[in-house]
Amino acid sequence: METRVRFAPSPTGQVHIGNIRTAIFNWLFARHTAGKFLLRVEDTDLERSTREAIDKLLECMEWLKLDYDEEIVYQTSLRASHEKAAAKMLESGLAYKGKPGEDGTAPVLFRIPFDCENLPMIRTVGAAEYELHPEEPVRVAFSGVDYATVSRKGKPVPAAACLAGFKDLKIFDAAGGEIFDLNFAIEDLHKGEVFTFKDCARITFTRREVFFTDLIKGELAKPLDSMKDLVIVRSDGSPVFHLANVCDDIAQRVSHVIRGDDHVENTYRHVLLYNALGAELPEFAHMPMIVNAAGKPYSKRDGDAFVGDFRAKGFLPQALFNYLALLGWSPGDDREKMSYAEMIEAFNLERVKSSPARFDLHKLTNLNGMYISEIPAEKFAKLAEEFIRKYDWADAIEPAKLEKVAALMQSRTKDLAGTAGWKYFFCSDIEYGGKQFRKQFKHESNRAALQFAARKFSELSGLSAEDVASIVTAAEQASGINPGKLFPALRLAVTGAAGGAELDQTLVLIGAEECAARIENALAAYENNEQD
RNA sequence: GUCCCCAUCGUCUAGAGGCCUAGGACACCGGGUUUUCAUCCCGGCAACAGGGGUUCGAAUCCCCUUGGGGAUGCCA
Repeated sequence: METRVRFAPSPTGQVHIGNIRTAIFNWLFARHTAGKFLLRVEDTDLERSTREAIDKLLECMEWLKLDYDEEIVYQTSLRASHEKAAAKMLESGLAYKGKPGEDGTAPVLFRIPFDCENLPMIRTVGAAEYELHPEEPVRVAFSGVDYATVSRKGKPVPAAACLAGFKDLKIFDAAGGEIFDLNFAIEDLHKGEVFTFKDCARITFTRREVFFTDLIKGELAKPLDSMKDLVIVRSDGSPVFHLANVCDDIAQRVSHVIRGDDHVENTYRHVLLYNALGAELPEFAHMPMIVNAAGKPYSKRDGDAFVGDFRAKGFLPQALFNYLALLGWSPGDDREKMSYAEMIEAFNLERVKSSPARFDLHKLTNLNGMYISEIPAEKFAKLAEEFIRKYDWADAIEPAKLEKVAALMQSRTKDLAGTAGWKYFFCSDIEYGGKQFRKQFKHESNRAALQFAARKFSELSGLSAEDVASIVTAAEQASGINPGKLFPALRLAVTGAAGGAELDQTLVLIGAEECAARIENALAAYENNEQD
């Protein structure tokens, strides 16, 4: 059977790396299995969903080369089918109307079926019992059981769960006398009767649980007595996420639901919904969450977790894709830098980890540097130019020179935002100062050597790497400086930076006349600072 | 509180009972190349959360504890 997976984001803001990583895993799985990767925009939250967010989402996916199959499905357009499903469930008794609110409208609740014994996703665990708090009443109704257990400190701990969680329920008083037996009250309960008991000491029941096998986490189970019937249609008539999501997955014939860990709890209820809707269960795979550098879930404060931000900071889509794919998954060998084709070939859900992964900017940056280093030179120059166009000194760039600068800087560029530091190649307004500057300029011999070099530069019209070497050597000898010691000072004088590319080539690109002028400026700046 | 899930170097991970003296990558530290900077090369530091079992043998299986996360919405 063809695998069909979907990415189902809600367009309520920026695209988060956690979201896009879900898309990446779905996409890799679809491509690996030669199946379909569907995009469903869950835009039912009308107040928060915006066209702008949808566009941004599409842009991110395109940037990362996450191509989808078939038409985009907008969930709002499917609302009628959700309503129909709810109506049908209501009619067949699988759902019921909840308690009306003040305005008289009532939500529709999906009822976890009481007679679920033979359902494939339900199994009996065994006898269970709770000590009850004597002061709190027990309430048994069609919609569920309300009770209160006793905390360690003797206080009541209120609890409520669906009726299906309490098969063979019996309630006992302090003397041990049985005061209620559910098996004799089912019919009354169906008629709407509600039983309330005081002075209860203990309940016993047969525990049953929902279970399913997760492709990543293995078998997962949850007792029914810890679950409640869930609202599937709000009082205002709008279907909730759970219903819409399951209906659409059925309608789109989704074979594998691959989503974040935070949906595990939902899945226990969703498998029951699938059953109620008469549909086959898909496979489920819950992938671990991505947490921030502090190990905490991303919050609004971690503003740097949006895909768009990484793009703006000069990360390459291949690098971000590759890095994100490696968060929670590995090919099983030592490969890390992998092409899309390699990842598709190697990807499988069995190798996805089940523990959360921390986002490490260092590693992403390193990976990005590797990708940058292998871009063809002309293409790199173009990419760099796109970035520089955004800076306020964009007017200063000369295409031919930029190409040379790019070639010189490519091997040491880890992200394209680093092009901001290329300004000194094009603009002469260097800011002098800082610890390094003072350290280098405080030696009179250094200043003398620089003065010497400035004069030599000014005498030249063209400049070659050899010229630079001979000027440096001559200046060092003239001032009695050890070979190589002038380089840091000279670099600071001409570029204002402590680091950079090979100095001779850097100076050649800047030009002899400009070098001479900048050295003079640097020396003047130092003198001025000294007088202050 | 209750329920569900998770746990290997600082980080991402390899590890399916003996191939583990626990491997790789990033980060960090040191060295080499470079008359300067970076790339690059070589080396180093560094982990099975704790405690019980099971077994001839446990990072791997079971239990408990601890720690972390999620759920507990008429959000998605």
